[in-house]
Amino acid sequence: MNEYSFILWHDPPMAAKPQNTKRTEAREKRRQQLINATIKCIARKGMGSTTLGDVASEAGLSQGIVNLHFKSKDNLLTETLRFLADEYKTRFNATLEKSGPGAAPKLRALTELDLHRSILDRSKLAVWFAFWSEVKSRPVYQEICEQVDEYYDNVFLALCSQLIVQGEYKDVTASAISTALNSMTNGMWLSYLISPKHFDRRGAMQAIDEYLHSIFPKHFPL
Amino acid sequence: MNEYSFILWHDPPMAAKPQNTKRTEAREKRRQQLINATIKCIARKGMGSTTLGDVASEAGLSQGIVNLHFKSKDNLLTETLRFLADEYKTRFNATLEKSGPGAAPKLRALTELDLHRSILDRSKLAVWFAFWSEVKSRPVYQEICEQVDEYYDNVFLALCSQLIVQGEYKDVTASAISTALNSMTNGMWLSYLISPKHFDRRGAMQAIDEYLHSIFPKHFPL
Amino acid sequence: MNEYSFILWHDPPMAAKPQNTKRTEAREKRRQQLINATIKCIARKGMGSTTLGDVASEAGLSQGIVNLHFKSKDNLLTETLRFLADEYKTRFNATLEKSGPGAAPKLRALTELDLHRSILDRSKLAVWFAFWSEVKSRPVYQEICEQVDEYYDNVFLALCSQLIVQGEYKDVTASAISTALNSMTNGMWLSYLISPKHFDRRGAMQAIDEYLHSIFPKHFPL
Amino acid sequence: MNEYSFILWHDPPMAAKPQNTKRTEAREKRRQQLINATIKCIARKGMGSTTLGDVASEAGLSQGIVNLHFKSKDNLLTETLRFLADEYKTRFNATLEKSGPGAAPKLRALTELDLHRSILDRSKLAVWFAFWSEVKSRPVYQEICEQVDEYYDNVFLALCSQLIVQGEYKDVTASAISTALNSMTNGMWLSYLISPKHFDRRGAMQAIDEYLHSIFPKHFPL
DNA sequence: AATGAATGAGGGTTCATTCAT
DNA sequence: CATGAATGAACCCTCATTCAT
Repeated sequence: MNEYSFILWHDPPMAAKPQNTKRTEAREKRRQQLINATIKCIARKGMGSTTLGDVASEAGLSQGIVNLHFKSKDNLLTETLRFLADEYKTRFNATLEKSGPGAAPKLRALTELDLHRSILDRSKLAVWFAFWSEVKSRPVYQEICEQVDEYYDNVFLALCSQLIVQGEYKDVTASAISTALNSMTNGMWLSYLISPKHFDRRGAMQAIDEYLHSIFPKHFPL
Repeated sequence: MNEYSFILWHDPPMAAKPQNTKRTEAREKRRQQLINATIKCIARKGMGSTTLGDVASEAGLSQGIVNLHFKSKDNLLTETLRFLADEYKTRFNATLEKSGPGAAPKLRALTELDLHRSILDRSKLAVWFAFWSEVKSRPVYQEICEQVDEYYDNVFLALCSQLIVQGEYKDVTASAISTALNSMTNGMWLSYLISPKHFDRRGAMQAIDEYLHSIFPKHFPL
Repeated sequence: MNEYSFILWHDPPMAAKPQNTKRTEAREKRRQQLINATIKCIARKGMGSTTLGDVASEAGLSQGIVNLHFKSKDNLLTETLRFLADEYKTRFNATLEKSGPGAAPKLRALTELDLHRSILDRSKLAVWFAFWSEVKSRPVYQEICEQVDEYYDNVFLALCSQLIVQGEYKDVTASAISTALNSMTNGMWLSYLISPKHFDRRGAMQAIDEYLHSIFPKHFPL
Repeated sequence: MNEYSFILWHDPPMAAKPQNTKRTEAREKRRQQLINATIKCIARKGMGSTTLGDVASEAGLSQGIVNLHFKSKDNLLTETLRFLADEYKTRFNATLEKSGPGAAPKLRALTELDLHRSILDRSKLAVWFAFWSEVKSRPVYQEICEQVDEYYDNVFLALCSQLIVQGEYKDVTASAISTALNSMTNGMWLSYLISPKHFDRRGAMQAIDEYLHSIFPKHFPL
């Protein structure tokens, strides 16, 4: 918990957890195993070409296993997206808490996170893009993605606002900057996905740093 | 043709064109009709759920029509991507030629293009994202997408370089800026795709303008 | 058409038939071919064990053929029942028209029909019983079966009423007699289905004749 | 035991009963519980759509339970049919014993039994019809059903013969009458199954009474 | 004895593709 | 060129059955 945690999602209080912890744990492990397999498959073959058979054999299990644990393919995909969103959210929050103190280091740490090897991972990006591409046709996907985006924006907005006040910056607006930063990192994901060879992680970070410097010169000196 | 056309693709010289122009025209019209139908279908249902039957009936034609004109579904998709790429390239070049004179107005016109209603179209974006998501699993897609990206980057790089020289800007690098700009617009597409309601076209343009101003204050005064 | 045709179903006037008669005919032929195959399969393997694969190969066609012509297995079954009902209705009406004149010969001809080899056919009976057994769980089946039953009852009721008036019979009621006759023939189908070896068609007919004689002695002398 | 018990089945002498009566009783209770669940399920969903899962959850037990107690689904179904047959046989014999004295009251009591609420029960009828429909494809079912039928016929034959002798009836044959009676009640089951709303239990009983009166006027006066 | 996770064969269904018309 | 009936492979999913707990 930190000074920005007021923005954090408040997950609904867990319903009374099922008792048989061992069984429940095993179930959860299987589900995670299958979600991981799903991610790998989508990354390797594309979403449309990923079959439940692929997922099952990637997980080293049998045909019917997915339907046993997720009821349907649709549900598996939704849960996979939900996992990705949660995972990102967790990393994001952890970074937010650990970095600092102060808005500037936090801002930089968060942008840096988006270019971190664990995020800038071509397999996961492929999966994200697959879900994004179906946001228009699947309301559930949209809802999940929108939530992540909104949360991201809100945190960035708060951080930028703070910097503007502190630095008495003129001619800049917090919303424009957070939009710019959010877009920039997202766009870099695309660049990396499309041409990983050509992509330059350091160059990307530099672009962001230059931008931050040009906007908030007092907080981000060269 | 203009001063930057040296960067343009040089399409391979056409193979000897088929003579019967009427026939060829009719064929071409059908193909285009089917590609348009494909785009609509992917936007509406997602790539994985788009069937040749959907495409055919969207086009008001019969079952077998796609295989007749495109041989296979794979080929249809590839051609659809190629069409999108060409279309974008054409708009891009037209904008590049018409705007100006001078690098600054060109730069701004190009970024503006990416937020133009005809580009920032949710249906088309959905299709683009669908293809991007399969870039990793389909080399053909990658090649096409990479080419567009590379071309875009090169033009921006040239324009930025020119501005830096002209304005004698310090502490900025052309490549970082063009990376930033490219990423920013791409990222905005994602924002728009995910939450069109929440997206603010004017705010986005403002973010870009503020960025351009902060980097190239002489060329982009407030 | 005859004096009882007022009871007959009046099928709704056909909607304007599709023009391409050849195509339509071919389609209709295929559908019939598949329905026949369905009946054979249900008779041979039971309804629950009949797969679309069975039906297709019984018809000498390919896997997907049933879904092509009937959309779903459910629909195939419903249409099969509808066919059986229509077929029975047609035979029933033809017998009603051809026999006579007079109510007594008609009555006998109709009961005889129910014991005719073409009706008392174990395969078809098995299918009928299969549908009957699902009447409770499938409203569509019930509706179709009920309609046949009701029509049958009405005709028998009319015929019996006429005989009672003509013969001035006392102590009998038309509805009880038609119920009895209808039940008797239906029950005989069951006997035949269960033990075809033990079943005696002539004995069955004799049982009916004795019944008719005992009720309507003037019309059905020994 | 009564004067007709010579016709009764003679069940094969029990194999040495398992000793641990408590265990055996518990087992038997479970089996019965599952058979009851099976009947409910078949009645509700049809035989083809009844799964072992349905049966288990109807019985409030776990997945694997049926295979534990019945080895296989096939076996469960066969045992269910056997139960129904035994149940009917028991009721039949009880009625036969309790009614009377004399053939006429017995005859009437037995026909009345077939229209009794406990027999004329739509759920059970649905199950019976389901088994009957598979008699042709499953020899075991046939054997069981045939045995019931045969037994029924034999008793009725004996009763009718006795009445004919007693009443010195002419122009009637015992076999024809018992066939007629058996068929009639069976047929009424069908009527009831198909259109329970339209079915008139009293009318049905009246039809039988009129028939008995017309055949055996001395024994069944109005 | 009872559970329920796991299996895997097989079902209904979809759909890219072919081809006679 | 265009159609749409037909194919058959492959998909998702169900479910009887097994088995470790």
